[in-house]
Amino acid sequence: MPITEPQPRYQQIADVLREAIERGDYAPGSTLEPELTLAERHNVNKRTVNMAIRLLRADGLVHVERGARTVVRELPVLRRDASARQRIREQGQARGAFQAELERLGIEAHSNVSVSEQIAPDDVAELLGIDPATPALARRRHMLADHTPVQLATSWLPMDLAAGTPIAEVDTGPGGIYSRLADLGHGPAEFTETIRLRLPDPDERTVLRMDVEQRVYAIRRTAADADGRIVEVNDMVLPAHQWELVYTWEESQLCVLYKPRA
Amino acid sequence: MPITEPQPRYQQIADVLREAIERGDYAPGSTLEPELTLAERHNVNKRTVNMAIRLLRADGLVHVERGARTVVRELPVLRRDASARQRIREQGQARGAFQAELERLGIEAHSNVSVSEQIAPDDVAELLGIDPATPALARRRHMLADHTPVQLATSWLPMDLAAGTPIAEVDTGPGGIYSRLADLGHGPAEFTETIRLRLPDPDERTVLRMDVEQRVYAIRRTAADADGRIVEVNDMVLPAHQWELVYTWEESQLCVLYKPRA
DNA sequence: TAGTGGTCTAGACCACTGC
DNA sequence: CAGTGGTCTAGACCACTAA
Repeated sequence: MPITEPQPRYQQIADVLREAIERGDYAPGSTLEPELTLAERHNVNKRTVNMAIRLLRADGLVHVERGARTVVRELPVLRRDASARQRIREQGQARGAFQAELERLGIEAHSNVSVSEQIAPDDVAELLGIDPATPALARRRHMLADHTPVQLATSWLPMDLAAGTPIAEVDTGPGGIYSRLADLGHGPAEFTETIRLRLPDPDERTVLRMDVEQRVYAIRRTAADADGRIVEVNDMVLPAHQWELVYTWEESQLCVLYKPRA
Repeated sequence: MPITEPQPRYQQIADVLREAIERGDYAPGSTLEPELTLAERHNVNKRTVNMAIRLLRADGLVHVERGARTVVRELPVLRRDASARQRIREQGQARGAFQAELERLGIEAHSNVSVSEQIAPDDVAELLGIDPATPALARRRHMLADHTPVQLATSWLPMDLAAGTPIAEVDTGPGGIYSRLADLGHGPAEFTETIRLRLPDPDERTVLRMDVEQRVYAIRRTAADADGRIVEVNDMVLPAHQWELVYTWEESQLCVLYKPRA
């Protein structure tokens, strides 16, 4: 009969620290004791404590700056609500969902946009139905919460739609690019988002200031117009430990299926 | 001017192994060389190789069985499509979305359901609007792909709806619990899913056979009827490295907002 | 029983921070 | 400059697998 084997020391120590942090024993923004101190307290080698803290870093619970101490996370977990309702509400107020979410938490939000014509990645070109060698419009956005970068997004649109319209400007006017696409008779009618968890690439890791153990949500949204043509591909990159994702939808279409049995 | 510093050895080795696996140099199901062999090849200590492989485990790229060798992942990444369209299609075929997805990949699917009356967690009781001390109906489901456990789900429903109906049986009849809720005049009209990434709890870690470094998607779905009453709370737990998540929705509601400017 | 991965130590050196 | 975390080695012992 297998007895429950004890966990390794470094996992036990990680659990102790995790609970202490979640209990509030370490205030957000404060530092842990030095690894050597923790090692003496638990009667283990410094290396073992280092392994424990490595687990906490994976969850974004702490953050280390080389040379300085290990700091307890300050930023709360952010919520991204992709639901139509949310977006209607926000657009009615002429501000982005991102701004609104951070206001809710009382955090300062910044974001900056840059627009350029670039060769799109092959898979994006294929989705947009354009020649892979022809430039497309790339709208890149960096989003900061309280001076911490928390999201990157690149929105790709075909030049034959975007050229000469406000879509190719930094300021797209009221309602954003979706309203401008509607102006052109290509208002989005269906969205699909695909979520994967992956390693950040080296650039992303630098910009988002992430650890080796941490992962990002790679969310790809495609927007199709009423004819089913994909008019936008938006690739978003979010540090996974910093976000929770929400989707809401109505199922009126299903009423026929859910009808009572005779 | 900061020069790009070289990565640590264990990260370099992890990258080499990751690329080799993704290139197919190691077939799915085959084993890596022993750590000691890899250590000699790269002129590092065995410990350093162990650190590298630890990074691969986090992504589910390899799997170790103590005493045996390190095995390359066999199971492909599974797709979970929560969209209405997907579910309509599947329900028309009287089989679950999970079965359909695995059929698509040519993998054998199993799942088993157990039904019981239990005290629900406080947050679930609150969502369902029931007394926290009163038992609710819990429908627990384990899903296996090719004998590997890949998902756990617990569906909570209030007893005043479920008692004495097929909802409280293992076999809920055609269309599943949503059709039975419709029979009762409480067909679901709106769904919300919230996705978080977290540590598996000890039970989940055992059942899902997960490593310390690995994380699960915790997806909570709430289903509300036409009156806005939440009639089901479904807590799903999926090893994050094993799944990609898809959401699709239509934006007909937004036409008014996207209308062309005069 | 031999091979393998998991964990741990003691000690070392580095790069970086902040005084 | 001292303090701190990051990495690495050499060596050890353990638990487990498979022959």
